[in-house]
Amino acid sequence: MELSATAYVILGMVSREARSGYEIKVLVDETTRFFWAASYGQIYPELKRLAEAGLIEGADAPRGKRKRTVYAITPQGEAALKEWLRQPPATYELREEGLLKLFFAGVLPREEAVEVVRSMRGYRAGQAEQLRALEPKAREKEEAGEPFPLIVLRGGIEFNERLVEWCERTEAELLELDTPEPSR
Amino acid sequence: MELSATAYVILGMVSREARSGYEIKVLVDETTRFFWAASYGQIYPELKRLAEAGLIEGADAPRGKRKRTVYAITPQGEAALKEWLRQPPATYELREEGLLKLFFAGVLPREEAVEVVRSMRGYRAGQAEQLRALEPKAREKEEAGEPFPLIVLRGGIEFNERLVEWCERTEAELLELDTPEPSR
DNA sequence: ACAGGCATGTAAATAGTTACATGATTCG
DNA sequence: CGAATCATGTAACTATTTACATGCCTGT
Repeated sequence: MELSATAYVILGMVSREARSGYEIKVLVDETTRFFWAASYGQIYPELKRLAEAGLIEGADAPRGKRKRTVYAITPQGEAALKEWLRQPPATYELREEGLLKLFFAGVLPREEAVEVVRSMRGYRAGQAEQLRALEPKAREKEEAGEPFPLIVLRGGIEFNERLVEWCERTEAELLELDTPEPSR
Repeated sequence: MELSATAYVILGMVSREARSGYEIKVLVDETTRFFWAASYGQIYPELKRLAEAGLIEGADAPRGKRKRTVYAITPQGEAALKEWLRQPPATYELREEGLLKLFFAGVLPREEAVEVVRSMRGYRAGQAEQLRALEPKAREKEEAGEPFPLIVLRGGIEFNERLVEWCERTEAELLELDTPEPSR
């Protein structure tokens, strides 16, 4: 049975403790989101499919009077997760509209091309900040014996910081294109 | 009229000279692919839509006896492209299965977690190499007065090289987790 | 003669987002 | 009381990939 990578996100998210669809969504937004997002429109139907396939198991777990279903991984689910983890990763996709605009920025006046890079820089700086705000939680997990979330998060922070740097250099480069060093 | 970012890829690709769908696909694969891909299934239908909307114009341009249609941008198309370029970029997506696997690698024995990072490193090293192979073409364009493709390409090379570095550091870090410095 | 590249296209499937609907509970 | 958060879900839409079909032309 073929599962999508998003199915494995869910499998991974319930592999340590049982969680509700809502909790999975919140967790995804706090952790994997910057390199693998998932929406309710994927999560809830996928939970049903995984339960039908016997890879997870739902159980009623109301909070007070509020209905709630949490899903736990089954032994088959854990086997499937591990098998997937052992396969070499296949998906590597980047969609960066800023780079796309920059690529075509030759049709714009120079000042507007610089503006594209500035937008990218602003976004990446904000992103780095948001990720840094998540560090304390990840550090707690690390102290509890789960080192990977923190490793990945730090990778994300670094990635964004490097991009900010690159944007700064590129901005400078673009400005120099207009006012070349006087060659004496 | 709302256009997808992929529509603008096409608009940009025909903005300097008239090109066929096939040529656009080849060009995309050689240039924007690493941050914005496009398949035939998108390109050909989109060419029709753009032509109907009057943003590009098709013309027969057979090569020998082989039929061929090239599309050129119209003034309205150029206006639409420029307007889009002036909007701040909105799409920033990364889907990296390797990071996803690493995030969940706590359920694997340590050696297999390292393997995930090694796969990522291998992929990124190969990617950097492929992009470096495209540099000569981009440099030609630069010499012809189009500096942006080279700027973007160099960004891509750098991005991949940094990731390779990060993978190396992370591999070392993971190995140390198992054999901690003897604290004396 | 055949392989490989040029060239155009479509159908089907999969993936993913967005927006909406519904209702309970908690906190200020 | 009202806002925010918890909680579950679906419908409609958009995007995108994959695989296939077709056929010409060029070089070996």
